[in-house]
Amino acid sequence: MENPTTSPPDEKSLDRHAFVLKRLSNKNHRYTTGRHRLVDALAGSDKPLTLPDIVAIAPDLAASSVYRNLEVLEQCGVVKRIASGRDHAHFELAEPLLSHHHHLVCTECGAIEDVRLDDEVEELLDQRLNLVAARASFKPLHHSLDLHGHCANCEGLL
Amino acid sequence: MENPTTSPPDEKSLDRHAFVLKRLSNKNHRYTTGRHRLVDALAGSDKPLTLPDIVAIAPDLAASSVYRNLEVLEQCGVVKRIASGRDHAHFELAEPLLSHHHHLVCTECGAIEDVRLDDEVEELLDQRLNLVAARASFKPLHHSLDLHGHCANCEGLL
DNA sequence: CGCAATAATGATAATGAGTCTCATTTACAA
DNA sequence: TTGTAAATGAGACTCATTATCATTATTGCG
Repeated sequence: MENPTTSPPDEKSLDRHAFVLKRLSNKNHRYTTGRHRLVDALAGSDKPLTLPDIVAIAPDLAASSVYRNLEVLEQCGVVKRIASGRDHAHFELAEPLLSHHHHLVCTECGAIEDVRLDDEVEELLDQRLNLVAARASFKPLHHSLDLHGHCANCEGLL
Repeated sequence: MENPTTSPPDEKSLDRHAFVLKRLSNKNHRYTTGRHRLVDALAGSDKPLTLPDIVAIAPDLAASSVYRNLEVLEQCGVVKRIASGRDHAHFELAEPLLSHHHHLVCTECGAIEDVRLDDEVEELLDQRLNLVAARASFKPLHHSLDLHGHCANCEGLL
């Protein structure tokens, strides 16, 4: 597999670029090459990445800058942070850039995989969540649903 | 309100006590007074607690012991850890001791509140999650569903 | 009961993911 | 360009959580 961070830009990556630029500009932030590389790294993976994952993919990015930019991009709604509790947090592109999905989280090795549910289930879920939120005077922004268990690899080793 | 950690034991707390004792004994652990106090502190709250919350409720518990015991109780399936990502993790009693529920998580102040959904929705959810898990050769243990947004207090201040 | 053997405690040191600092570099706007 | 404000990167720093270890408590057994 070719390194996705250096592939020629296709239509999707141009859209992504434009979207991120807009979100950053809204808050007077610049879309620098470092941030572009970070977004590309996240976009080039089919699962959320940790900081070590990211610097492994793009070794010339400074860890401190990556952390700072993940923070900035999170504020702008471009990146979503997934706190594993143990060790490193995972990061992925946020909803408009990645279609709505959930995670299979391995409680043994910490690996995270993406999964999608039927729209029908998602709608029902949102409906009910909005209901309980309203009851608690809570303003809902988004939901996160994770299935915890053992991935195929760890289950085999147990 | 009286301090719930020193209330006379009712039927529920006796059940809880017995359950925790069994879970600990299974792994050759002892149900010491410190652990009892910790379980009582968690049981006495209607929302997940952080370490500072716990030592505020039971000031004579040593922080290092509380952390160690939370770990032990988590291993025994008595306590569940909720990683907020930022600052302190939250802890609550695990499923058999607390009925299945989900969380409203305030993205501003980090406060966590418990909510429950209809059994109907939960069943549908489990059904679909089991399906996608099977497709990924993933062995499901439990799901977690959080609604992120602004709590009434923070929304008022914004 | 009393005596090992083993687990738990708690004060403190160590760890390490993530954040902050600041001097330097880069990007944008006029 | 050129001035101004934001971004960078190396390293210092924070602070929630873990590990250490000498001491104390608990349990099983004779």
